[in-house]
Amino acid sequence: MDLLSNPVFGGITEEEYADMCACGCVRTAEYSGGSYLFRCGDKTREFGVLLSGKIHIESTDLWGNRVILHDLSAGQAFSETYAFCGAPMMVDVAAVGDCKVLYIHLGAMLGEGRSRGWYEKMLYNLLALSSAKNLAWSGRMLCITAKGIRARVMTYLSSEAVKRGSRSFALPFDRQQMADYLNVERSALSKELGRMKREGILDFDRNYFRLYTLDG
Amino acid sequence: MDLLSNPVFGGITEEEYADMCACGCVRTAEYSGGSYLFRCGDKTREFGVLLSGKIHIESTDLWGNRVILHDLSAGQAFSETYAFCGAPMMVDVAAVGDCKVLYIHLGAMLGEGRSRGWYEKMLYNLLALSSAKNLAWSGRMLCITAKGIRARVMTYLSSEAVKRGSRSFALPFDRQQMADYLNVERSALSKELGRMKREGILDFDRNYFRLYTLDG
DNA sequence: AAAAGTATGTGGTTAAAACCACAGAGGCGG
DNA sequence: CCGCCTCTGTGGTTTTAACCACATACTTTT
Repeated sequence: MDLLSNPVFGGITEEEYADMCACGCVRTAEYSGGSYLFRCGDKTREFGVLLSGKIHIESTDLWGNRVILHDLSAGQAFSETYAFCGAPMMVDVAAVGDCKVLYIHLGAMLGEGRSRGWYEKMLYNLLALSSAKNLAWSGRMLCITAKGIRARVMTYLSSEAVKRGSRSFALPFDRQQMADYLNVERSALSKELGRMKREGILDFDRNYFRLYTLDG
Repeated sequence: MDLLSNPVFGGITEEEYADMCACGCVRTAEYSGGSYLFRCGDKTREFGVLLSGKIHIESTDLWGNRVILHDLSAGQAFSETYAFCGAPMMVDVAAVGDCKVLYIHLGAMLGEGRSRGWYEKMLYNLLALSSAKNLAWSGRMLCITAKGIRARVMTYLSSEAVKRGSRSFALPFDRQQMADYLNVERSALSKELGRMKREGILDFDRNYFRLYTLDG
């Protein structure tokens, strides 16, 4: 079982791993090339460890622009941040070729309701903190790495739409804050938003936005 | 003790907190305005919770350009990522006014050497994973949010210099990768590096760099 | 309701970076 | 050693976004 040499299982013995399996938090799954392990908007309490094959973490915004964010190979973990934060995924996870995955269910693993010592709770809390930060950063990174103001705006608004499950919503930012978040200049952002409104891509009034996508 | 209402201590009882203190992992410290809690390059195993006052997380590159990254007020935690990763800090932590801080030592808290169940280890490992990712992202974010190619290069090279404790080093990237990391175009990066070399700010050959700073 | 202050949109100008094309340097295999 | 290929630097052009200035709309105060 060389799984235990994976960093995710560092320090865990075979007996412990058996205990772990016994508590029902582990399962495996197989996918064929081209299928999706997770889709943008999905929620999950499981994180995965890729046993074989290759997967892509990709972002496809509402207008269909796709970006490959990560290229994972056997042994690598994914979706742990989402599993921990319980937030809807901002990315797609796609099987590039056939692949096999080990899933670990956080709820079952952590034994929700089991009595715990303070140090465990601390670990849990720190992990929650760290994951939340991670999530926030990865979201912003996604926006900022897009090139061009329009692409950044689209990325940002798409992710907001996913988060809220709606294509119309109020942003928590005024223009200046939004510009800062996207790392662009305020007036340039206003201009681009104006252009996009004229082109019928979206509509807005102050910080209230409505997105018009391909399918309406 | 309203400290226990802080997310960091979520779910922890007063008895447990007392246990925690008893194991010697908790201390408090006070700072006067203008002093530094941590300096860039420091390593620590403690993370802090700000009890009162205000602190800034700031980045000052080797050429003296300072950016305020975060403005923290009472109740907020800081340096937990560095404490967990054991990596040298990429930022300065400065007391804006007088402030009081609670420090928690990770090594003592996690009771290094104490026997643990597998779920704890898993938590630990996940936290390590998450923290490492966090660290990597925050470093890249730091570079990318700098405006202008030169500022990004300086930020990046400064952080590498800190990581390695030297002003000359080989980068793990070729030009294209470096450009991708900094989110700029390759040839534009080459041009800027050329200019910086001509100005005597740095020298390089391929991926080997040497930084010339104010003090030599 | 008038006034002052702040936020937002817009036009024009300037600076910067992306883009394109290519030349030289370095590495590798035949 | 030669040819092939990749990586790197550089010049020139085009596109883009920052920057500046200001008009308008909305908010809040008095």
